Amino acid sequence: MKATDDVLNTLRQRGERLTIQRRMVIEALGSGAHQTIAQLQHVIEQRGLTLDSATVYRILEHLNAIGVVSHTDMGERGIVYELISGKHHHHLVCLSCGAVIEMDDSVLNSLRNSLQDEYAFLPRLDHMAIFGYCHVCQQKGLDKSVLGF
Amino acid sequence: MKATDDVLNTLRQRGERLTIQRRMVIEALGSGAHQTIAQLQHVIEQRGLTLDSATVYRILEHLNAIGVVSHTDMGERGIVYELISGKHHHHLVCLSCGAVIEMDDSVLNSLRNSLQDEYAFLPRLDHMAIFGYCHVCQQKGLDKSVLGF
DNA sequence: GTTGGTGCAAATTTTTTGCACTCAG
DNA sequence: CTGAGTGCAAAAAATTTGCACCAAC
Repeated sequence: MKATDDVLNTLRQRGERLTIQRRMVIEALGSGAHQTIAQLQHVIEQRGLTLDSATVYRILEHLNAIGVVSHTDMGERGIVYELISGKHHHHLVCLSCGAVIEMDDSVLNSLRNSLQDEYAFLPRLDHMAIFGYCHVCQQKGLDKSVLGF
Repeated sequence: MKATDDVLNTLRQRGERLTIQRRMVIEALGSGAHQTIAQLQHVIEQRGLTLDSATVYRILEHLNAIGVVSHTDMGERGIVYELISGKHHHHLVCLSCGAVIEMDDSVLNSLRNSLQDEYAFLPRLDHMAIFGYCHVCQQKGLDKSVLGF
């Protein structure tokens, strides 16, 4: 089942209304990875509909609150939203060149375990943006003082 | 050596000017952990000085860019700034009750290694806020659909 | 029908920018 | 001195809110 259908079902289960606006936001979210609010609005306009900003904010806040959408601060790129599907993936953001590298969820398993064991904390790690320096920029050795070389 | 002195030295090494404004922002940062811009301005006013918002933004952006201050989105609490000292510590933020739990840096060591080995990525993990559910809220079992119980 | 959700318009908050001026080095 | 850095004022951007109205169930 597609991630967008998952979300629609979740809303149905919760007895919430499936308005055109919500459907469009969810479809827009499904059309790409980690998009900003502006990008989502753009996608929606291309579909021939225009939603008020307030509506988009309200819908995204709500979807985030019920746990079906992640909300991640990607630094330069701003805050991005993404459907939480079965397969989580995360983002490595290069502070030097801005590159965004996809990271597999499995990398976080040991972190999950540590947090459970040591802090009794249940993380929601659908949410991650990790900042640092990509391979290329490390080699360039740019800004050595920052890199700590 | 104190973290604030570290920062001042870094600026000196870089040949930058130690203005009263920069000194005050750095001192304010040193006066507490993870503070918002508004909180920093408040601290500075209590010290008898008033800085223009634009100045505070510029200083914090600059300190972050050169890697001596971290910039973390703590969700409800907004964006917080903190001096990067020798001992990093991180934040577990409860999505249900808003509690902020300090997390030791050592928990992230295996993550650091994985990112290096698998992605050749050098993370700057002075930056972390991990969202999830604290011990208490897990027990309350609030919002089971979100927790996935 | 009812009421949850939306549009609109306005307010608020947050952040950025241009430019003249000042003060740290 | 001289230019990096600041204050000011204004603009731009981002986000929130109240309320009348509409349409999903």
